[in-house]
Amino acid sequence: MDSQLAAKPASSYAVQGKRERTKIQNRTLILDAARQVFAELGYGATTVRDIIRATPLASGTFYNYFKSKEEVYQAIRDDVALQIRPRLRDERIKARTVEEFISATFRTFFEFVADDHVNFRNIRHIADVTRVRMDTPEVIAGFEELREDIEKAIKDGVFPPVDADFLMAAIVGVAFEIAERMALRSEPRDAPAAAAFATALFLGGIKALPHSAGLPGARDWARGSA
Amino acid sequence: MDSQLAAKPASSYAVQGKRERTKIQNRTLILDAARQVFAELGYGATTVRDIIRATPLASGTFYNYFKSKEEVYQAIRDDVALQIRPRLRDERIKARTVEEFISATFRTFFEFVADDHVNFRNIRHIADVTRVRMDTPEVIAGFEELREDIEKAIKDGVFPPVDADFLMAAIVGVAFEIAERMALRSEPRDAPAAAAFATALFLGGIKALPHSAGLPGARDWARGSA
DNA sequence: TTCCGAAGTTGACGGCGTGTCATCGATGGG
DNA sequence: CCCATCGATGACACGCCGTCAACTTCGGAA
Repeated sequence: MDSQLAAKPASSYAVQGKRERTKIQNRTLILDAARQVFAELGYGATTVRDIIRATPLASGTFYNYFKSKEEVYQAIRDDVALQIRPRLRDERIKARTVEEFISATFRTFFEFVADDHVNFRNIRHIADVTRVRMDTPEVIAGFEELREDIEKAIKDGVFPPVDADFLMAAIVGVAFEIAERMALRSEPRDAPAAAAFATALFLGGIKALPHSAGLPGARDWARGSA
Repeated sequence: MDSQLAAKPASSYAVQGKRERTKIQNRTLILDAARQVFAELGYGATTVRDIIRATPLASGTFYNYFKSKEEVYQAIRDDVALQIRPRLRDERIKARTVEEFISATFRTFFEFVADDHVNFRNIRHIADVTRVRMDTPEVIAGFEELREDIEKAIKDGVFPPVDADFLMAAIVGVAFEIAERMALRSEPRDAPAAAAFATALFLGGIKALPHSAGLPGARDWARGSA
C-alpha cells in the first residue's frame, strides 16, 4: 500500500522526495490522531471531524487517505493483525505436539495484548457501557490461518481429527474474551496466568473432543461471497 | 384503524385505555422497523431517520420512545437476553454435576440461537466485511450470572476450585464464536453438534485447569464504575 | 353529552457532520 | 528557471440530529 519500496534506480534507500515523505507523514498523523480520539471519545462517538481537528490538516485532506472512520479503524486493527500474525504462525509451525501448538499460540497472543498499550486497550475501552468488537478482513484472515494450521496439524497426526473450524472458533473466542478479562484486572497484566489457564483448558479439552472422522457438514464453511 | 372497540366497561380484561395501547403499539412499530432496517442496511449504516421512515410515525415521535439508535439496538438485544437468561439459570441451578452444568448451558444457548431467525442472525449479518458484536448491560448481567453460578458450584464442590472469572469468559467466548460458525454453515443449523463440541471441550478442559486455591488476583474484577 | 387539561404526535428548524470540488500553492523533472 | 502535475485546502450542498411550539386526541368530571 504505502511503502518505501519506490525503487528508484540506485538511490540511497530512505531519502524519498518530499512528496512521498509528506504523504507518509500525513497518514501517520491521521492514524495517531485517530487512536487518540477513539480512546477519548470511544469509537461510536468519534466523527471524522474530530479526527482531523486533532491534526493540523484540512478536512478535505482526510479523504485523500481514508474513505471513512471505519477505514481508519480497519487500518489500525490491520496494523495489529499484521504484526501478530507472523509471530503466531512462526510459533505454530515450530510446534511438534499439541501442547506446543496451543501453549505457543496463547502465550504469544496474551503477551502481545498485555504489552500493547496503544491499540488494543484504548480502543476497546469504549465510553459508557456497551462493548464493541470489530473484526477486519485482515483479522479474519488471521483466524483462517489458524484454521489451516490446525487442519495441517491434524493431517500430520499432531492433532486428533477434530472439527478444525469449531476448534479455531473456540480458540479465538477464548483468546479474545480472556484478554478482555485480563485487561480489566488490575495492573500489571498477568499474561502468563491467562495463557496458562487457556492452554490447560484446551489441552484437557482437545482429548475429550468428538473425533469427527468424516467431519460431517463441517466442510462447507459458507464463504462470505453473497 | 380502530373504532368500534370503543366499548370500554364490559370488555375483556386487557383493554387498557387507548393511550396505553398506542404507546405499546408505537414502541413495537419502531422495534420491528428497526429489526428490519438493521438487517437490510447493517447496524452502522442505519440512521434514526431510516427507522422512522419504515414507520407511519413522525420523526419527533421516535424520541418519545428511544434516545438514539443505540438504545433501540440495546432494547432488541435486551429482549433476547431477558428471554434466554432465565432459561439458562434454571438449567444451571438444576445441575448436580459439572457435566450437567456445562452441557445444559451450551445446549440451551445453541438451541436458542439456532431457532432465533429474527434477532441474532439478521442483526449480526452486517453488510460488507466487518463484523460487529455489541454487549448491552443486560447481556453483561447474564455473563455475571454465569460467573456467580460457577462460584456457587465451586463452593458446593460441584466444580473444582478454578478461576471463575476466566472460566466464565472462556464459556462466553466459545459460545458466541461457535454460534457464529454454526450460523455460517449451511442450513439446517446443527445446534446439538455445536453443543456437543463445546461441552466436550470444557468437560475435558476443566479437569486440567490449574486449581487456583487462593485465586491470586482473580478477586478484583475492576468494576465498571469509573 | 359536553368540556377541558393532560398526554402525545407532528414536522419545521438550527446546528453539525459528510463527502465533494474548484482553487491554489508546492514540488521536482526538464 | 519554468511549468505540469500532485495534493492540500476549505467552502458548499446535502442529509441527519435532537428539539420544541403548535396541534390533535384522549378520558375523567360535571
